[in-house]
Amino acid sequence: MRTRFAPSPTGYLHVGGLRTALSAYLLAKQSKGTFIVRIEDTDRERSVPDAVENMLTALHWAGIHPDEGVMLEKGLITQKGTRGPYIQSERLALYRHHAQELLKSGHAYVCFCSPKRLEKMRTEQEARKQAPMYDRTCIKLKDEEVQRRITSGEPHVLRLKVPRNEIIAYEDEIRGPMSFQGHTIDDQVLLKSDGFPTYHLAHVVDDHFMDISVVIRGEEWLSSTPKHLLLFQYLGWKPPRYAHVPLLLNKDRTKLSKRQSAVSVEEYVQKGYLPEAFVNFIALLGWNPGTTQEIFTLEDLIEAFSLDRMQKAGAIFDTEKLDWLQGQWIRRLPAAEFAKRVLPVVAEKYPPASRDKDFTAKTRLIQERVTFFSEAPALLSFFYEEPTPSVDLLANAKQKVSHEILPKILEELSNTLDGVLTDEWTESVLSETLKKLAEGNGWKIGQVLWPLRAALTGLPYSPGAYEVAAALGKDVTIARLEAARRLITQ
RNA sequence: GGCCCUAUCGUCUAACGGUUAGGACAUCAGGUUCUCAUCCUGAAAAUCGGGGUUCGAUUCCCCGUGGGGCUGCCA
Repeated sequence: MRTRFAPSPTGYLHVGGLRTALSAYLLAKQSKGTFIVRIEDTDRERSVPDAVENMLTALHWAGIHPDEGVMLEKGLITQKGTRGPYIQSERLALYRHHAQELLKSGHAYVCFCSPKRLEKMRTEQEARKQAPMYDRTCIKLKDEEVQRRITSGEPHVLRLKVPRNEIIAYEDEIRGPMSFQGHTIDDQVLLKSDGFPTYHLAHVVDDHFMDISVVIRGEEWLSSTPKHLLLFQYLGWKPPRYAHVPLLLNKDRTKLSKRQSAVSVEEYVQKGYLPEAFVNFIALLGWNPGTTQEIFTLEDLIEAFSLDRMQKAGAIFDTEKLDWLQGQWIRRLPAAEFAKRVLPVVAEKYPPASRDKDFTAKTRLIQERVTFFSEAPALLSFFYEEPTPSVDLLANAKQKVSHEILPKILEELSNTLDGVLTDEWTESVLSETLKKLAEGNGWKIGQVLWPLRAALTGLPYSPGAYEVAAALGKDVTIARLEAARRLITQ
């Protein structure tokens, strides 16, 4: 199977775009087929520099790698494959050739109507409560007149001649049987006066020559599909299958917009979402496996995805579940991988972290306490700078550590831990030792552990006391306990 | 206005004629834990309305209603 993602380079990769790209990618991979990226830059005014690179970068981040077409190689935009070029502005001659064919076969006609006249026509039609449609003024023009006006340089377009009495029907891969009446379909412009094709002509030509098996695109294309089917028919080509995926919506159920939500994939990259979590989330929007599985790797998705389990109605892009997924994915990362990915973030605040041989042992302690890497530096602060606990932190009413017994607890803590051999300074030994200490003095374990943890971290919450003490080592632990004792006697 | 699509908890969704309408997120209430998280248990929460068809409709059909898309020499 050959599928494609064909964005217009008008900005950044939209989350909805990622969703259709993902569907196309999954389908291709599932069938051991080919996933193609094509750039549809037929609107010169809307094209934005860097857009192609940005989109490819975002796609790459998500783990969606094209097999053919436009892709990034060593950071450079390149094209690969035998059916190129894969950028529409480089295929103009091809579109013009087939436009001519359509003209010759009588399925298209030249139109000289100016934008101004068309605008006036539409206004009048609307005033009469009619559907705005081209009135076919130019369809009556004689060949000689058409030729004369073209040679004299008069601006013109090419329009599709839609049969008024036909019903155009097809079977959508997601929506099932679909049908449209010819007389409700406008005579679409195929070739603009600047010689560029419109989307309608260009994608039909490209999907044919690139041998695309299923076109997966947003629901906004549903009502122009009959025009595309007509084009395939008139050009004598077999049309691909079409699958129109439902749109993503704002909270108020309007079409997902920049005003109301973050819509570019880049924004989610910047917010620190894991590509695994984001792809997982996007995949579950409008699709479900039919089981209770919620966590999916890209591999899982390739295995499980199918168009017939796609939803027909639009889905609100509500990122609440994304945050949960993010937490799930953070916790699922192997400890070494987690350490590798947080390191840059932590090193930015604490440069020594990058030379820390025990970095993984430390990040292991915070892995299930963070949702975003950006939270890591604060949670690891006590490893890279002296903590500054206050008396009010060390004593804690809820833990039954009063200001009165605090000195005694700290003293016992210090003496007892000093007696633990450096060789035996492990979590389990510490746990055993401290339990004994608590029992011996008739204290609850929390009465011992709270002040210890507070003295070591200076934080109201952090990883557990045993773990922190073990990670910090004996000398630092004793030193910090002593510092705490000095603090409360001041 | 016309054409087309669509409709289950707040959200994402399951149930493809027969279920106490299921799961997940979020919410709330408990529990585990030295704190915070994690984790565990539980609760509350939905078939848009009206007609049909059928022994029986969330499910099929029709009509409304709501929402969405298209209606550009944009894609």
